Amino acid sequence: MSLPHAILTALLEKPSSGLELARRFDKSIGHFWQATHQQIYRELGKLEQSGLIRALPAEQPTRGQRKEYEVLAAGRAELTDWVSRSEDPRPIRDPLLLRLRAAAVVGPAGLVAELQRHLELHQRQLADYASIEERDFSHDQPAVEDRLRHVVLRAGMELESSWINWLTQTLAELRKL
Amino acid sequence: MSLPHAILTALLEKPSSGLELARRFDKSIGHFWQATHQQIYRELGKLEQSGLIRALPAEQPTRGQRKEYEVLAAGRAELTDWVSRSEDPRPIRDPLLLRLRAAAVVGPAGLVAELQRHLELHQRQLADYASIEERDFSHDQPAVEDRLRHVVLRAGMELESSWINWLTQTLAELRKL
DNA sequence: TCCTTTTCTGCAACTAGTTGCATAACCGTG
DNA sequence: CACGGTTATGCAACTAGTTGCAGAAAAGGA
Repeated sequence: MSLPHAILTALLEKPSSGLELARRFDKSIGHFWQATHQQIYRELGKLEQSGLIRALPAEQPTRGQRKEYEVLAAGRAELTDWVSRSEDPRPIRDPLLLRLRAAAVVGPAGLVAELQRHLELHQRQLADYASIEERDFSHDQPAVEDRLRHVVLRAGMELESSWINWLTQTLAELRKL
Repeated sequence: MSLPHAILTALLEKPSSGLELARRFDKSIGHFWQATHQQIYRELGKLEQSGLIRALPAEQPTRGQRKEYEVLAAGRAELTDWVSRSEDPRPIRDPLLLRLRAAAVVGPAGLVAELQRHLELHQRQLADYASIEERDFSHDQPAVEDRLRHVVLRAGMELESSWINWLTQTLAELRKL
């Protein structure tokens, strides 16, 4: 049940149309919650039906015509409530770990190259985050909103670092075999 | 497409019935890939149909009667191949980060308690992993299979540590506000 | 023996997320 | 102005995962 809340957040930051949202998801929110334009359009429909957002009035928009949405009071209330709700962390669900487990049974042939590739991808991701951090969060007196956005980015960097760490150790271990 | 491979792995370690698999998922594989008994039964059906596993012959099993499966040669081949296939890491998708992002817009009221709770859960999880490590992987001369299973566990520990790290920093930051 | 509980398999109906494609409007250029 | 690319919305059909429940068989008493 996170997608609707992601959309509410994005719309509060700035009222937008479906495609605009999809693009913003690709850039910022998408770093930790991805959604296709399809999901977004469907969810916008549901949110409008349940009265949490509304389409900004325009000349009766038809298919193919831009439609902007804004958050209503009920939507903001729902989001505020959600922020402090209790929800357990998602357990790990990672195919790469599964593959290592399988390798314990059928042999680790070909795994080194794949681990090496993952290592490079995670390094690149970390570098991306670092340059975002430099660009957006190197002010002296950040406002509360910016501090919060910053810690979210830090979480991404922390996780990428731990993958890099683990992959480096694991590659060393695998090369010994 | 990971569940069938998880099942093949588990069945290679030991031929089992559906419920037995479900229980083993809860214990070991489930630390990094969860599945309900429902998913497992359906997947067993599909794997049998496509000739990767077969039910061990018994007196024509009916509903409610235990059915054991074993992996066929084709299944082992598929798993071996999968181990070295190229598959990108899953991007992060985490509701807690989303909630912090929302908090930047509607205010962080009530978040500290929730972060505290998550911190405790991650600490507990890390402790669990540590005791599994102590129990299963403290031999002198581990075999290749055990080394591989060990690095998988290390990945879990690495990730939990980074959450603990981040949550500790973030709580300090939030308490300042 | 009969009854209850537990084990085990499975159907049905749901939510979430993905992929491919259709269709309309908008915009620039020859 | 027409036609070709881009912008924008959306339907349909799919896979993956979840939830609730039904029903058969086995096991364990009283």
